[in-house]
Amino acid sequence: MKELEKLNHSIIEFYDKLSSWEQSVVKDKHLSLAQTHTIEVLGNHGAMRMKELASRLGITTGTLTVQIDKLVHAEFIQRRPHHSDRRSILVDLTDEGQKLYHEHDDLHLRLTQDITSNLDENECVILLKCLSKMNTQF
Amino acid sequence: MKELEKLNHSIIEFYDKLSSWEQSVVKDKHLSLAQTHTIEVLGNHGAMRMKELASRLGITTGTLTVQIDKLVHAEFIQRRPHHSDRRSILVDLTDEGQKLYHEHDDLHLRLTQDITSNLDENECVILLKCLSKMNTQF
DNA sequence: TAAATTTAGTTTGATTATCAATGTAAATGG
DNA sequence: CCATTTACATTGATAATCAAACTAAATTTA
Repeated sequence: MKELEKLNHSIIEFYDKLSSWEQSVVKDKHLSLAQTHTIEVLGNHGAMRMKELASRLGITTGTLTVQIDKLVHAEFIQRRPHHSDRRSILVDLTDEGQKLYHEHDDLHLRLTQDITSNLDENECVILLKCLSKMNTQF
Repeated sequence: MKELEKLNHSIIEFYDKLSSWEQSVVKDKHLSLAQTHTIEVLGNHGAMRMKELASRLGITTGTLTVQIDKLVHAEFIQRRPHHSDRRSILVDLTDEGQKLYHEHDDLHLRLTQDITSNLDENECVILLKCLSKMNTQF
């Protein structure tokens, strides 16, 4: 098999396993996968407009509106006016939302620690470099 | 520890971008993301029982039954009896389903080619090794 | 500047996905 | 055998999602 194909299927397998992991982590929490993902994106990128958030999540703004309504009601998210565009709304994490984000991010960190435990120093460095390059190339 | 956090967030970013890519690829096709994923799993792992497939997809067998009904009707999937357990059903791709799988897999391959275009020979080798190790460690 | 157009977000109504619970048939284990 | 478990299907209810229509603000055009 060609090297590129191996790489391709390793990436797909990695993605699938990460996806399953995320699903199992979210289970037994009272938030859905979509809601967790919303909090994750806001935690990673900071406050953003509805339009951009919907685009990042791959859903319509209509769907996002009702989802944000629930997260606002649960006090994990707050709506703030946009500084220069009164049509826009900035969606941001509350302190409670930040806390939730960090809890979730810690789980991710622990997972990363686990799955990279068999990599040596050099491999870790190269892996990070590869991921960075790939992320910019997307 | 700082390095581990960078790695963690690169992985998360990579996952997110792959997720968005998959979503955009599926858009404009008449199959849903979930259906595409089902075909992807079957293409990668071959025929399997409903129970195992549902588990891999992270859904209940009830949900899977109706999804498979549609894919059978669309002639991408066929149900076959299990050789030794008459309660079980083997779900498998039809020739048409295989074709669809390969089309989708080609898109993945092209993406992999694109995002790894800035990696040198050595980085590719190490990356593959890292992914393999991480996949077994999951 | 005034009107027309575009843009951002919300609301609405309908569709689809999903689950938990139940049902059915086959396998397994006293 | 009979009871229990397992695999899948079915059902009824709930939640997620979308497209389309709507409101208000920004931008463009004439």
